[in-house]
Amino acid sequence: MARKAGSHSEITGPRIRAEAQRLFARHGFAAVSMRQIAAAVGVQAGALYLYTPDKEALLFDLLETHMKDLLAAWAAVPRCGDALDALERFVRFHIRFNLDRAEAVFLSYMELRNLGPENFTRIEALRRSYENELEAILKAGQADGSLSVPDTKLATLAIIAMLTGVNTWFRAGGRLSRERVEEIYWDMVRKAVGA
Amino acid sequence: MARKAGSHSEITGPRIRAEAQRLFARHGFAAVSMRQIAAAVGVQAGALYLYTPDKEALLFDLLETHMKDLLAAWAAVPRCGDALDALERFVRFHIRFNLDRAEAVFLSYMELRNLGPENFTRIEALRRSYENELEAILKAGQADGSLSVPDTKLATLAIIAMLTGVNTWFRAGGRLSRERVEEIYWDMVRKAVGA
DNA sequence: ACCGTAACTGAACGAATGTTCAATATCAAA
DNA sequence: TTTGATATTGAACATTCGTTCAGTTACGGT
Repeated sequence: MARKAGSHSEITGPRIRAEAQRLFARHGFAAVSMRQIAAAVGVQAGALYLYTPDKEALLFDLLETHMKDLLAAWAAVPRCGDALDALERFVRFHIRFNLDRAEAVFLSYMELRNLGPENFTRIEALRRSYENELEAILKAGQADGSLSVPDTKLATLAIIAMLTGVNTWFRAGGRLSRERVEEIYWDMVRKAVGA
Repeated sequence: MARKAGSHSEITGPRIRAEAQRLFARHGFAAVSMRQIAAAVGVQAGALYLYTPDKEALLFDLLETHMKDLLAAWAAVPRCGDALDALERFVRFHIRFNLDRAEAVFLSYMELRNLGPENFTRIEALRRSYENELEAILKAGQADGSLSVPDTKLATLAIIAMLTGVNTWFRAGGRLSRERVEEIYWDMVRKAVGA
């Protein structure tokens, strides 16, 4: 057997990335073999190498895509109002975006160490530029007096850690709706850094 | 060659656990081989099986020891004063304890999925009982009116996520001392959940 | 109907994996 | 100094790993 009926790279490529993301998130990068990914797609292991030069590049592609999607989605959020409004938008955006992509978020926080130094640096830069978005809001809020933060950088990291933590416990259909979770976290963030 | 000069199980055992923790934290459980651990200890791979029945049990031992140490250390903290005092003690304790054991903390948050269902449940139970300690403080604070929390369980998880996040960026000898970091985080937590 | 190419197979590569075990050297106690 | 328990080696086991590639089939345009 060789080429399969109805096979197309525009279909197989995305499916490989989707299954890889699912398996990496569930079992960890190092614990998942290329053969497992191939089997989930319904293909032989050798076929994966038509879509990625090697295993690490597959992981890097997933992480980079996620981080760029994150930055693009935040850039698309309309900005108006003062710093407090911007902060509320950021809090709600972060929770919503991350809950919608739990697997990709998990990967981005857990599998960075499986990247080589160069790839690691690239992802780190993307992450830092996302953090800078929040830091800019906190700075603006301090300038106009609407926010009061003991240390801008630490508050940035503290808020992001707190918000990202939602992904570890939230389950759809649970006690609280996403809307309600946004509400509660925004309340805590506002009080934590409000003037 | 067989038994080595000066060899004792009270020395080799702890060294195996120490090297395993270091390597697991640095590269991930699945990415570290028994031979790598053995080499770090200065021993052959087969010797490890005098100290652990298998690789997963070695990981479980590290996680369980860490969680029990955490609970014991918190239990040893003298409790006096009102709920606000207790909350401050918890915040400072958590940051200090976690910074002193960065590798173990990292493992406990990242490698849970490499445990079998039974071992997983055991560690989860320990983690939940730690969360319950903070939750009890928040409840007491609401009862006596010193704290105001939109949702007790969520506030518990949010605070722990925020505090544990310190481990991802803190480096000794950096811009801020541990004492100062405690100060800053306590300020944010107090404002976030204070009445 | 034909052809070039895109998509995939299936087998193979050497290296590495977790784990077992008979053999053996060192230890502590008598 | 002998002895039995303790600690370790080093080779071996069957699997599995990431990756390569010659061969083969299906597709899309002519």
